[in-house]
Amino acid sequence: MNLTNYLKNTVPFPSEELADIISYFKRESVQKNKPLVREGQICTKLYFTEKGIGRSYYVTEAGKEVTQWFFVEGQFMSSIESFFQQNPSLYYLEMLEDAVLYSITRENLDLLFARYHKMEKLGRLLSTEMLTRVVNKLSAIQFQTARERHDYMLTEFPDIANRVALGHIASYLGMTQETLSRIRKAPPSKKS
Amino acid sequence: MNLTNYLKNTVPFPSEELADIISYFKRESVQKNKPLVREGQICTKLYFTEKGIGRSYYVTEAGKEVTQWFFVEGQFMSSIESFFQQNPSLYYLEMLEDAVLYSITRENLDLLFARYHKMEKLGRLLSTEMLTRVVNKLSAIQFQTARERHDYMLTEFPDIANRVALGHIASYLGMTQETLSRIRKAPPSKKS
DNA sequence: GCTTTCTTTTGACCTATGTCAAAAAATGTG
DNA sequence: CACATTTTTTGACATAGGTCAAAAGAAAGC
Repeated sequence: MNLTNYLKNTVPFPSEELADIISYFKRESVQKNKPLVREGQICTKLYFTEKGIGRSYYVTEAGKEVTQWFFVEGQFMSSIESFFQQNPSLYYLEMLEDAVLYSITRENLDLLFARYHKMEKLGRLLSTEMLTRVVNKLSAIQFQTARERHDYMLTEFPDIANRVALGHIASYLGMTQETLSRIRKAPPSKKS
Repeated sequence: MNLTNYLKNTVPFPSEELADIISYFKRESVQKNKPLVREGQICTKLYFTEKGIGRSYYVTEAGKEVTQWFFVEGQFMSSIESFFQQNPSLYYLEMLEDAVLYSITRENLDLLFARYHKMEKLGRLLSTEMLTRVVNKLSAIQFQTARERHDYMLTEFPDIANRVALGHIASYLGMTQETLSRIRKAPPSKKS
């Protein structure tokens, strides 16, 4: 999924608007495991993932990494709270594979929001979409067993299981890596 | 906090726009514990809470209620995913106290989004604000102990502890009511 | 193709929190 | 105010999933 098509499919921009908007994005090739944002920094950019898988994560006092979210191709990615509220980020942001991203700064994005009503709409649609995703994950985490959360993840991120280290997925699901390993091993459910 | 002030403080609407926008909202007095939305229904309205506390919750297969979110005075309230995606709601929505709400339908809201660029902006700001709230809760739930989650809640909803039944809060925090009761009882933390 | 490093699996044991049941306290109501 | 209903607390016990340690397997570097 490339950026132009993604934008077009989400909101029907006139082609001059679209061209102007795209011109504010910068293509970036980034290497895997190089942090795009570190904890404590203010996240200044919003990224669109053309190729690669990203994740946001934080590090506990005990020094363990906890994956907060995965971002796959065709999705916008950022340290959300930091980018929108301009607070120091609680999270690191990194790509887990060598990747191609398109980035835009907060200033330029605000400029586009002010310039085009349709851009503002795009922003609204993206936030509500992300919001419903996060709400779904919250439901899964809040009251389901480890096995159910694992099954939930297969629906939200079907192909991620093979592309990402088990430990990253486990912490994303709020369990230890040992537990996830055991779940994968065990019979898929009640059925013998 | 009333609706007019809330809107004004969030986005600087010209006064004619503001008047027009407000005219699409309908004041509703609602009794406590009467569902505004039931599971399976499509949620057609967005509510602004002028007075009262609301919650969204779902019912598990075992018949237990799990509180998803609380909505306090000065906040917009809805079965978010249902309202925005027009899917059948997974949640019930109800007020826990007799309440005064202002409601707007999805159609009228869309009309206002299309009519006023600033309204679209309001929508975007509200979603991102809600998004950061949900992300924060998710972090709290995902990897913290029952006691830490309880402490987190005191910051997000400081006064709710006294206004809402313990069982509702416990399920909101992803624990049983017995556990929450014990936490409240026990010494507040490591300090003797 | 061997060595080093990183990731996943396995095993033994432990603990925070859940479950179930019943008592106590609070709240509502004619 | 007495009775009914709902909410909160307490106790005894069970268990899902955590912790720690080590072995096995994969991947990366030379």
